[in-house]
Amino acid sequence: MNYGEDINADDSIQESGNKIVNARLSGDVVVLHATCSAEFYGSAESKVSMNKRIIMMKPDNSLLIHSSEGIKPINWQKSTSDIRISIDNNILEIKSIKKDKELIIKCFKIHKSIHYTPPSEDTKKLTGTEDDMHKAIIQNPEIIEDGLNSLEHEKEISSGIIDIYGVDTNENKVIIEVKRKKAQLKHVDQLQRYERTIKKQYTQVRGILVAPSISNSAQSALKERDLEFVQLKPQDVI
Amino acid sequence: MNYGEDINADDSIQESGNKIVNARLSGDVVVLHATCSAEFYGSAESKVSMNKRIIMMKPDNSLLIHSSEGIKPINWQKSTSDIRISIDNNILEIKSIKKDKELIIKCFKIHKSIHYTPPSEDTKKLTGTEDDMHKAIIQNPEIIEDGLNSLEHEKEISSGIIDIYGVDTNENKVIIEVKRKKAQLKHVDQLQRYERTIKKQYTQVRGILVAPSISNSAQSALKERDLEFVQLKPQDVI
DNA sequence: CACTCTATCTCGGCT
DNA sequence: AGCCGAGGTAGAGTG
Repeated sequence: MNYGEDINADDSIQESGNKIVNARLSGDVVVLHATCSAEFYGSAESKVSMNKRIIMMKPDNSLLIHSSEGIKPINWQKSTSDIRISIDNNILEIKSIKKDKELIIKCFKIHKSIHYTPPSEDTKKLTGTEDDMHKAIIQNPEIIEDGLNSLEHEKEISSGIIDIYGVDTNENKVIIEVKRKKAQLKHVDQLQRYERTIKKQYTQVRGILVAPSISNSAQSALKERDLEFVQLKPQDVI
Repeated sequence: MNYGEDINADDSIQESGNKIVNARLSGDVVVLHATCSAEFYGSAESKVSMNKRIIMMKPDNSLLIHSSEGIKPINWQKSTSDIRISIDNNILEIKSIKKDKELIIKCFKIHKSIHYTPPSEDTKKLTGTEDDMHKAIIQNPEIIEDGLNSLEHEKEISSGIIDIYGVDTNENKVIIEVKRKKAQLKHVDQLQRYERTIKKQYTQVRGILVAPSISNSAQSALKERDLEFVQLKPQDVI
């Protein structure tokens, strides 16, 4: 890798532009420290005025502008068909157009850059997800309740997808909605929506919300709507 | 700004570490191109193995690791009390611990860095949000329906916050839930949750979902639950 | 702190 | 492409 091709503060806008275009043609990740402004036009519109920021262009054409605060980029564009780079009036323009979404960055100065050939693959292992809880319940349904059987995972119905669906010892249909964090009102809504659909076919239906904890208002809503709660912490089953 | 203080490929891990610590002490944004692995321990756990990535450390102590694909960082930590940098066995460790969330990055090589003093402020103007739609409706309620009045914005009730609440010409209480994108099933749930609460006090209650469009299943659910839909596109009112 | 809700959410999965 | 739902969601706002 030739780090000499990176941009330094002495480079003109024209030289900077050439280096960026070359790096992107090589399939490199390009990170710029630039003084830039940006405009976004899409379902919403946004403008940020001239400032020092970090611009990232990835080989999949995703594009990020980071300010000096927070996790979220101040502007971004998901991978799109093309990123166009041009120079007009000594300003370097980076344009990303995807259907009806347009992000335009105007760079007045590129202070420095990093470019590098991305590794072939970057994998991430994540555990402690809701899906891990699903699998634990299906393997050991007694952690919810003794006698649950005929369990189906991710059962699709007209009103959505039931996490776990089965039958209890009293022949009740059982709908289980699992959350890996504290359950909230909207999760009670979700469970009730599934219950409503199943009740069109069966009279004996139970809905159980499974989560490590539940908000007070969600607890009240559960009781009011005749639904149940079972406490289950992800770390206890994984 | 002294760009000579940035890290280059010749720097040892020790030199790299010193430069990073100094930059952060100065309150700079630090961007690293590094060969690193990372582990996260919190409500979930994740591991990513050794690879070339971009690490961003912001002065507010937020921390991002970007792989070469996509908008989302592969790992991150929101601003926390401290980021600790240490060197052990020729490996540079960046640790961010926030309550029960721990992100540990092991850097085997820092290829290059960018550091810069952040601008004092970075403001963003955004239009076309749901709140813009709220304001338009309150200013001109006839875009929903003639005769709406006594409008309240963001009315808090026990089951959440009603976007817009008012009364129609027939003395019905009217609950309006606004979405800036295509309305979906969960939005019908949300509206019905508010309706359920208001119906404890009043018998004549209407619920109206306002959005630029609505999914088929959400449309069915609305009809089934005796709720209404009014089409409104954010770009038509802003 | 707990709770609710929006977001240019992003992302993956499925039909 | 539409639809649904998870996410270490993040971030804002309120009580």
